Amino acid sequence: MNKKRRETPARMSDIARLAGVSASTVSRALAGSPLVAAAKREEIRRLARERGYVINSTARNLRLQRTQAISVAIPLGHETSQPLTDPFFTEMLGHLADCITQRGYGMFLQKIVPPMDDWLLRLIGSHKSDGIVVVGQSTEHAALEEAAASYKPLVVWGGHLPRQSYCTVGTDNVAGALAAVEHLIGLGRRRIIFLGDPSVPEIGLRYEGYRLAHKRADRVGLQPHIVPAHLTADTAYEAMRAFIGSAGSFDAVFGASDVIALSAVRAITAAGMSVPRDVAVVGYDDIAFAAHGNPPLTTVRQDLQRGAHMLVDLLFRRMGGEDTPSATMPAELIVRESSGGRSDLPGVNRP
Amino acid sequence: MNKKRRETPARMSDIARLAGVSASTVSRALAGSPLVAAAKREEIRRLARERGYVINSTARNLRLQRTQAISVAIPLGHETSQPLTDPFFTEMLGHLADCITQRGYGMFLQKIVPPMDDWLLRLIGSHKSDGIVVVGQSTEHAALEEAAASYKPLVVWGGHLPRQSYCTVGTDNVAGALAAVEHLIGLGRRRIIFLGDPSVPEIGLRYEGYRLAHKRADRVGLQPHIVPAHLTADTAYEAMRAFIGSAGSFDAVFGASDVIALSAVRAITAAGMSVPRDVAVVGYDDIAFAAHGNPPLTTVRQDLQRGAHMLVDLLFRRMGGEDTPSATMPAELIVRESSGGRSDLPGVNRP
DNA sequence: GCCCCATCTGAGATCGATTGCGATGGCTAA
DNA sequence: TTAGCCATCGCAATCGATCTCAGATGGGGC
Repeated sequence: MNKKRRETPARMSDIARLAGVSASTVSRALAGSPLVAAAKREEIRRLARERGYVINSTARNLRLQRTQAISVAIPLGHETSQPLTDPFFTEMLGHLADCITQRGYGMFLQKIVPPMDDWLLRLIGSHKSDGIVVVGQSTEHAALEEAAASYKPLVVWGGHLPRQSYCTVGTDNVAGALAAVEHLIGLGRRRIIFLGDPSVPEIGLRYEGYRLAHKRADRVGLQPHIVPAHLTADTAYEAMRAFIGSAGSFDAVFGASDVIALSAVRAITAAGMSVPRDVAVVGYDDIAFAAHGNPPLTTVRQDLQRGAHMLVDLLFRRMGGEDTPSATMPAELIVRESSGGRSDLPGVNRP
Repeated sequence: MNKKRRETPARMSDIARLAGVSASTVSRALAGSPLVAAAKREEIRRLARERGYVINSTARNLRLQRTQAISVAIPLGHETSQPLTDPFFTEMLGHLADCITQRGYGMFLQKIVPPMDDWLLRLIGSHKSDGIVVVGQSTEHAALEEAAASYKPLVVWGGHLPRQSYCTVGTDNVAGALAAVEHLIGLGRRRIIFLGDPSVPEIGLRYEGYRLAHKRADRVGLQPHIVPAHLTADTAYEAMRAFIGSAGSFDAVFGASDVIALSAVRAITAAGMSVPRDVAVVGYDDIAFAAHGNPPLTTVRQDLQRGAHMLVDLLFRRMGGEDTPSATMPAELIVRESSGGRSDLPGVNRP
């Protein structure tokens, strides 16, 4: 192997010189254009392959006014800590990477942390990508609304709010939470804590489902109570611990996410109580973790693989000029041991 | 708010016309160059901000011959299935995203699936990024060697092989595996299965540690045995199930990764045996899962956060022209219940 | 009043690939 | 022989920002 490697990366004009043609012809040959004679086309392609020539995608993108890449942005406005380690996000990321790669696009990952002054408009304006997937609304509903007014190829994973103009994909948060809380009520639980921060749209909708369940099962002794908690494991644990310490009485916890619910389980166990005997716990997401926890977590399943597919499908249709509506997927209650319920008849089985 | 938005995105020359100056001046003003008068500079910046102008990064990158982006490539040559959902990868990805974002760079995610004909040289040649992080060597040792010969800004997470010319970061796989297997031997286990595919460099090194432990504890009745298994949960489960079915006798399993080990636990439990009573299981990675499994998994911890930091640090030094050596981090045995060992004295405590 | 220098600004080349349009050459048909 | 046509190919403009170099402007010193 004695290929001579150039120090400076080869350009198309270099290949052209070697082949004794112009850059135009090389460009056409590599693109498989019928405008260049078949024999010459193969000759040029062979030469390019031998020399290890690869088209410079920056130049190509500038000329073609596209990037062949999708931005995936993760706003973390609600988080107090920086690292991107939430299993929900990483699972979603993996699925998105699959879908996007499969379509021959690159995936540009953007973590958005405070301060977040018009990050979205900047991202759009920079022309780094041909479309944007935002994972989670976080605190950015207003920014999304503003951007969506003039930028079409944008899809968002999250809750669907009334009078919202951007395109979302997500599960039916209200129905999912409703099922979860009715499940707890059906098991005889009377004082169910909502653990989470309803100012985040998705969580707000789950809180709505929580209240709806309480309203429907309007009995004496049913006392809704919210304990604010951010989405990270540590802050949720701390919030739960503090609440237990404040001598609040309760017999169930509905965590706004699995990470929150699992943290609650830890805090409850650490306080000497038992899950589900003393306190039943239900989460939301069904991250891979949930099934393997101790005890396995009852939760509301969001099919992230399907969600990622829908997001990417809608995005590409939008990139093609179509104007797609939002999509809501059904949320499914998965009953496991942490709620103490039987797994076959969610929400209906009374002891 | 009645900003008039242009349909076609603003260019620098548009701002220039509005400000009554040339594009050169706008460029300098936005770059904060002292060459342009302070008053005019601020005027131009204000105008640009009002109009929501953002520099087109494709054009800028072409001119500056850089991309302000890092490629993160994940070769999945050893995988039979496509999806990128392995917790090890997603955890690593999250940490890499943190480090890279923090330096003001974008992260370009590349999933590499078979057929993988010179993907690395193509990636390098395309000039999509200023540097490349490859997560896991998979089956691509040769490709990495070839590329590293002429391309410097490349770092690899994985095992450090003898006479290897590319720069790796990873834990001491041999020592880690050695500690894990000596731990099992110390607990009285005599027939320890190695579950994994040693043709992947990292796994090969772990197998080496496995054999070394057997050699050191050279007693009658110690029988090493390898059961090939790929890195996915399903294939590992299947391999373990098949082995159990073939009536092989064993009292311990060393899984080449946590995903493999957890699958082994599932297979063993499904076959009516108990972990750790009948079979002790140890994994490798200490993914977040491991601690919360049932039973919690004894494993060899790799500090991925630190690993990601080192990868990115070395990469940037290489991008700066430095020629950095590989780095090996210590691997730490974390004793939990799946091996039935006590957690304080790893590898020494005999019953 | 003149010249020089410091300070600022703009024209134009450049990064590397794509593509409309015109040019070239060979060949057929009148 | 010449017009006409088709198959190929190259010139040059273009995408949008950056930066060199040269030119413009104005103020101050003599």
